[in-house]
Amino acid sequence: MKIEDILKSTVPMNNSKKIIMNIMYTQNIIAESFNEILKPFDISSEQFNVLRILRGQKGNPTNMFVIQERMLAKTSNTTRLVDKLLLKELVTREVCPDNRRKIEVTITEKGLAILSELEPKVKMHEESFSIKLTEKEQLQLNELLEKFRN
Amino acid sequence: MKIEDILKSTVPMNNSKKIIMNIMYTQNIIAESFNEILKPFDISSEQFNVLRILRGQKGNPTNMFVIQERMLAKTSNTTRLVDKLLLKELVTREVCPDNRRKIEVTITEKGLAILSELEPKVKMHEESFSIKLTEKEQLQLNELLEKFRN
DNA sequence: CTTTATAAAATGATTCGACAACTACTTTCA
DNA sequence: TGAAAGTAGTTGTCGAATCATTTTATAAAG
Repeated sequence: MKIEDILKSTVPMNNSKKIIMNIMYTQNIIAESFNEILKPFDISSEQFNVLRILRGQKGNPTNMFVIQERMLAKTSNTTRLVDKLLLKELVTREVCPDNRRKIEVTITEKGLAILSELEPKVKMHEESFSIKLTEKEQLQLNELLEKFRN
Repeated sequence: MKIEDILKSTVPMNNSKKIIMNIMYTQNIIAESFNEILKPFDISSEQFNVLRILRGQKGNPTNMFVIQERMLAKTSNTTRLVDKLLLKELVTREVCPDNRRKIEVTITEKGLAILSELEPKVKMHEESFSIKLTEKEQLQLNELLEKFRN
């Protein structure tokens, strides 16, 4: 369905606006279906994102700043996301002995287990979209988005 | 900058994940810069969206359901957005005489004035992104996004 | 008619994003 | 060595999204 029909726009949109709307709307669709996957696991997509980052650190404790800079939403509130994960025992939090301003966050076994269980579902989710494009189109879309943004 | 570098990913991403991340991140960039434009006008992008929809109705009163179905985020809470706009006197709200369950929302002169003032800025914002693409690439990007989504 | 079902919108609770103000700790360097 | 500047993280406030529940109004059924 075309973006103009989805938004039932009463006036025609030019390409510039159409692209913006298409990106905003598509992001919404992706996020919504991803949340459906996460719902049974009782974590939000942002919490999932933090867990994913922690696992990427290969078990090394990770401080808040590093988590922050790897997140999609650069201004999201890492402290409170980690709070939530702590309550669910998916991460641990300790003051860094070398620099007491820093906080070391580590993913727990329980956290890793959730990620493992989610992994195939996440993969399927990602591929359920990209399967509609050929390999070439996938590359093209990535390139166009990067060019558009920069 | 490539999405993998932005997220400082420790593991290489496949195309499927890259597209998802690219869309999520690009949406974020667009939204952030758009908020900068709106900030001096003291309205949020969602409130702006509601005003834009109301103007599209050519001054006809519009009920909540119609606003809802034209919004990007289909599950956003229209009641409370309209509340905020009411406080700023950018819209009026009245019970529909034909069906008292329905609420008729209309944009005010003040609301229209804000939209007029914003219009050129919004246009510039939209074009500041799309200018990086050729006409052909713009069409392509829209097509790929629609194909990806559907 | 009165009960029941459905529809439209409002409300409450929780989570997150954005942003500013604040606290605690470390570094610098006079 | 000790005050100033800088760094890491926390907390408070507000707007919005999400979801469930509730309220009010209309329509349908018996």
